[in-house]
Amino acid sequence: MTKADDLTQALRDAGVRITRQRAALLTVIAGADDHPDAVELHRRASKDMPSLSLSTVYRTLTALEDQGVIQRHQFDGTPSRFEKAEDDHHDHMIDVDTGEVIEFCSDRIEQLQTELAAEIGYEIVHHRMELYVRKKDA
Amino acid sequence: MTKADDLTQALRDAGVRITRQRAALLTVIAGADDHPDAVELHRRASKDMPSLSLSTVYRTLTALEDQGVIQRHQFDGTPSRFEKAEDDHHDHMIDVDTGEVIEFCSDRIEQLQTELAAEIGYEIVHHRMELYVRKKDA
DNA sequence: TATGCATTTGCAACTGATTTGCAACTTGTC
DNA sequence: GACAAGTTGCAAATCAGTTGCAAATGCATA
Repeated sequence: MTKADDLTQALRDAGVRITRQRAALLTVIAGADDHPDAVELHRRASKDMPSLSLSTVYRTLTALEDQGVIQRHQFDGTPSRFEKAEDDHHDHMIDVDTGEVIEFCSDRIEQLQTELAAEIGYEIVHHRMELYVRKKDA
Repeated sequence: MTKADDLTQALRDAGVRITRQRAALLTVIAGADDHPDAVELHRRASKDMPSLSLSTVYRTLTALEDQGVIQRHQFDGTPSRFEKAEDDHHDHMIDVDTGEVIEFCSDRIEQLQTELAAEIGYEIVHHRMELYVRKKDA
């Protein structure tokens, strides 16, 4: 069973109709190991589904995001980029010189964030943390 | 000497012309202790400068940002918000229901971030941390 | 305190990303 | 297979911000 099948099943279980266009998009997303934006996903999925419209891509991406199947990343100024939701949450360090992205996660920081919010009566819905870093001189 | 005067002088020193519209905008920014977006700033500054156009606000905000006089924050899904550049660093919690922005700072988290980066041979140039929060049921 | 011209302005039209109204068309169910 | 409800493609709308242009203005200099 492929990754796309997993996603398809998860959606069907959630009562989301699997149309041909959604199936095509799911296949593309499941097979992507980068972070394409809506236009790029449309371009890729169009190979299998030439009539697929960009608005359907947007609508489907929103639906998939609502289902927690994919994640939307909004990096500064650029269009939203998507990736399939991983089980593990992670944040990003961005090497300002090379542009390289390093994933990391700190339970301790997450805990502190939760505490800070709780202190003033809030709970965290989601968060975004980006560290812009530079390689230290050896 | 007011805060606005400080800003005005800093800009003049940097060779930026102080027009009446820029002066009006600077006064508003200097007097704001929240995080208004361009439209809101335009609304406020329009009281003193009814003819002020929104495009001038956008152009001026870009100029002020280039001069390091103000900071632009791009929170998820909302228009850019601005605040005068403070000496002290802080992060933001955004109430997802009201859009309210709460400033906070955690030395402990900053320290952990620095350690995490250092562990893999990096130093932090700058970072961004946003907590999207919701008021807890009392 | 007047002069000149580069900068800045207001307007309107434009952009890029995303959303929406609507009639036609599928999907999943019975 | 038939039907109701969910989805689609298209075009037009929206939203945030940018830009071209001619007229207006700041400010360095005389």
